[in-house]
Amino acid sequence: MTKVIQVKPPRVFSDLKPWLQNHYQDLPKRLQSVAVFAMHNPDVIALNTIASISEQVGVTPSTMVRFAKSIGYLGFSDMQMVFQESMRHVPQPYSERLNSMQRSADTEQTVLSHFTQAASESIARLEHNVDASALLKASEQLAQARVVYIAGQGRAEPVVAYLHYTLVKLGVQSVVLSGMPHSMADKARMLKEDDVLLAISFSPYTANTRELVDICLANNTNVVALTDSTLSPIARGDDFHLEVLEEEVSGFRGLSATMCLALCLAVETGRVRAELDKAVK
Amino acid sequence: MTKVIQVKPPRVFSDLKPWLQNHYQDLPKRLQSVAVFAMHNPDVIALNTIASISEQVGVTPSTMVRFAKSIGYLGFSDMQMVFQESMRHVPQPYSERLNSMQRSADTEQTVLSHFTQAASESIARLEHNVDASALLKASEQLAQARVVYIAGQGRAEPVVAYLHYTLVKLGVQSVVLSGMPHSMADKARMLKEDDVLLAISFSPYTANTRELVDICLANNTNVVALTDSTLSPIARGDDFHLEVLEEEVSGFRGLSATMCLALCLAVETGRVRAELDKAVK
DNA sequence: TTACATTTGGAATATTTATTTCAAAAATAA
DNA sequence: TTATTTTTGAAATAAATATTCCAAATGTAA
Repeated sequence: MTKVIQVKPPRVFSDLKPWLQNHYQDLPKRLQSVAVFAMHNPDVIALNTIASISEQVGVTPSTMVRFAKSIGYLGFSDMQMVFQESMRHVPQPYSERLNSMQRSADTEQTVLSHFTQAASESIARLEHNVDASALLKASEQLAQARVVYIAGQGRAEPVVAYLHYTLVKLGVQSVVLSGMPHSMADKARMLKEDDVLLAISFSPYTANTRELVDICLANNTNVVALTDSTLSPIARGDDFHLEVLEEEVSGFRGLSATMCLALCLAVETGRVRAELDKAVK
Repeated sequence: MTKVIQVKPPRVFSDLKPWLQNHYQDLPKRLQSVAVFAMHNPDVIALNTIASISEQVGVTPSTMVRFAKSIGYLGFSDMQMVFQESMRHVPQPYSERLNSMQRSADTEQTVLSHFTQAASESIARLEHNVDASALLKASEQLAQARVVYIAGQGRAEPVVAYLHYTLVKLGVQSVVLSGMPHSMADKARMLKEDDVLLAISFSPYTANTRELVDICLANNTNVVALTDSTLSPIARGDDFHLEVLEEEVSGFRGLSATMCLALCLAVETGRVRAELDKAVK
């Protein structure tokens, strides 16, 4: 029993965090699990019983007590107080979030808060504006595709990467077109009748993506577009397009709302695909 | 014993508040005291024991139990849960997550709203939790670098792409390491003394990125890490790391908050760089 | 006033919850 | 490999916490 004996355990949560960072590597496996869980879910530690927490972490109650003691606390209850204290006055009861948002508008803001606020607004607008049936139709198109080809450049590239990653994880075959060193015409030729082009493009619209969409539409290949404006050159009457507009902060546009929509689109596609598969059987 | 028997007590705090307003007049004197106290100090009700609370209110423990029962709860503990739920950062208790997801599966609008809500939560938490000085230090590191090398795989790849895109636009020379078909050791060799590695990694942490960080730290190359936990293997005492945690929706984690932080980091880097350039002149 | 109902506090009880103990398992060193 | 230390889980124990019960106090209607 050569425990990591700490004479003076961190009495406030903000001190506990760095303490765990420094000692994490030296902790036994189970104690590491607890540490990770505690840092990710401080509210659970604060509000639940040792039995309920240990079950969520996947360890025994004894381990929870050991964890607390290894830091230097008298026991689990002693440590729990620190977690409870950390959430005493901090949390805004959900309804008051908006108020605090507006209140903070006049006071001086950090750079980060500018961006978080812009992101929140963009997401709120996305939720409000998005056409549910358009989302469903787009998902259906993608779900029916043999292969989904994804294209997008510049600021859209992270979105392409994310959609590719998520779709593949969901078992939807997809290929990133942007990275390939072919001409647009060559790329378009890769798309067969039952494939779908998923094009992402934001202002200023790159000619490449636009060209690709044009060729595909001319070939009667289905196109699903994700863009920042229905007036965008890649959004047309005869395709399926989704719109998301990011709030601008001193010339910079984020991708928070866009990523949210992208995830939603991918998950919906996965769900529709799963339904189709079931129907076939 | 003609108690105010309520068959269906308010299950959420926001419903309890108006309930008490309506029934306040009909309550006995002591129960009124409890009601006033509870509305003014919900956090105390949520976090303390019945003995401690009743002492603060100036009543006996029995009165607390009676109060809870008069509203319709099974007992004090039952009522306490409602108060606890109101101060959780994560809105739903684990067990109810699946239900809510299945419920939402019928209408498309709510699928999106689940994701937007998760995104908003994540961004709110980011704003609240991020260490401003850590952000500044990380930006300074990146600003001083001759070249910023960016690494990250899987879910981190979109973040890599976005940081690369934004940094380049801001005039900060940066190179994406992930795409290169070199060994980690070879990649690490590319980094000179005055370069910085910007590593992005989320659970489950890929061995590659971790290895790269290890080599760089061994070579005394500065590392700035962006991760979902300060306990992640790529976060260490001797580097500069930023933390962002995305809320999960039925197994899917978005990137909304992460993208927000990435943009913020890039912009800050650009700003610091501009200041440095000015100082040189 | 008396008779009755309601409210309240205090103590006994039941229940829940944390802690300790100890033996088995796993890891480490020789 | 074996010996030794460390880590872990399960059960027993201790502590705490909530709840119930009952008698006293307070209020109310005749």
